[in-house]
Amino acid sequence: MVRQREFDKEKALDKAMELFWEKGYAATSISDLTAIMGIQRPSLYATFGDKEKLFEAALRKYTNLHASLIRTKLQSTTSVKEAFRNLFEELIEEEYKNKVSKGCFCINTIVELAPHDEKFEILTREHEMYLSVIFQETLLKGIKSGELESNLDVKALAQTLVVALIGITVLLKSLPERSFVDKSVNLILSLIK
Amino acid sequence: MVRQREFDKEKALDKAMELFWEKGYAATSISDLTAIMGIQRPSLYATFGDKEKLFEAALRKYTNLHASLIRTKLQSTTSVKEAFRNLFEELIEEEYKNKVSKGCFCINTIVELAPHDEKFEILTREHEMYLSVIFQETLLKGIKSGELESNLDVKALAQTLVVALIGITVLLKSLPERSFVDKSVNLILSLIK
DNA sequence: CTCATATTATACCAATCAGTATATTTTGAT
DNA sequence: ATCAAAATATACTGATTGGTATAATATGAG
Repeated sequence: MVRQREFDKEKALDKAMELFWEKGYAATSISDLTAIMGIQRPSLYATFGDKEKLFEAALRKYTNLHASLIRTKLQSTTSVKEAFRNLFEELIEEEYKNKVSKGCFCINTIVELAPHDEKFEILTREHEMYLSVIFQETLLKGIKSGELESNLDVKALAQTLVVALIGITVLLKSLPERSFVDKSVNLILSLIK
Repeated sequence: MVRQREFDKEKALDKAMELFWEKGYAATSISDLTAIMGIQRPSLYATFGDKEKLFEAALRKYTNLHASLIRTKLQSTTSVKEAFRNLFEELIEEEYKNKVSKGCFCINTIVELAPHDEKFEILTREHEMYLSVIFQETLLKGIKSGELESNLDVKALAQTLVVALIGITVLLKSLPERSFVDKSVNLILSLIK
């Protein structure tokens, strides 16, 4: 069966992801999307359904990539403390380097859509919960290796690190002084004992 | 000089604030605004300039009200620890009570507009910095009264509490389990020694 | 080669967007 | 009473929105 698609579906979805990530749902038009995806309007609708379905596909792709990225970063060092420090510091470094700080696509969606659309409320919540599970596993590894104290409340600490990550990510978008975020990261990391 | 305005400018601005707060800048139309403000379209433009100016006026009103509210809450108890606990717990209570959680208008604006508009980057950053100053003053009061340890790093702690407040406020919009936020609030508050 | 099918490109749709022109009405000062 | 100034209500603007109809093109199966 017949004529094949001339564009790469995943590459087009990547482009859509980047744009939704940067501009949000409402501020991104179909014309913006087709321009950056390099496809015609009917191709977008035939391939991805409609604007909301495309957004959902882009967000799902993002959360998968993001979870893998976080997991990889946390496994890159034997020291768990060091791993978390690197995670936060690289996040900060990235945001100050880029011209326009896109932040986290999932967090942006929590703020813009979660309160008005149950589908995105669930999707974004589950991603944050998943991150806290990754954090828990990492902390447990640190306890087993003897690096961390065995009486740590792993669950509470992991959830607090998620809250802190969200707080830092959002605050970075307003470009606060570097020392502001550095100081709070230091204090938060001091909870990992 | 002549015919007087038939509507209350401040009440109309309040209504605009509520709507922008709930739906954000892009998703709120002028028609939505005139409907809820109870005024005609030309009255809106004559009184507030244009959509962006109205948004800015609404946000400025919000940040003023919000700062006063936070200051009042923190002064309501003699115990500083208790005051911060109440602040976080009332925030959580409010968000679970309301049907649609609007979160914090300033945080919503950081996410939606700060990266694309320097005016809002500055305005929102200054509000968050101001909150951290209020927190610092409160912590200093606690040290003076003998409630808190005198060797506390007040600045770092205040900034961390701002980060935590942002993180909690955002996460609440995805309606996580109550225990998730409760656990992290407990751990964060444990930093106030 | 032929035909069914899917993709493409162009052009279009009604609805809504932010913002305004116009004309009417209200008001206080003279 | 008259007139200038400001607020009102209605109706409109051109541009843009999300989404499609149509027709041309490409492709594998028979």
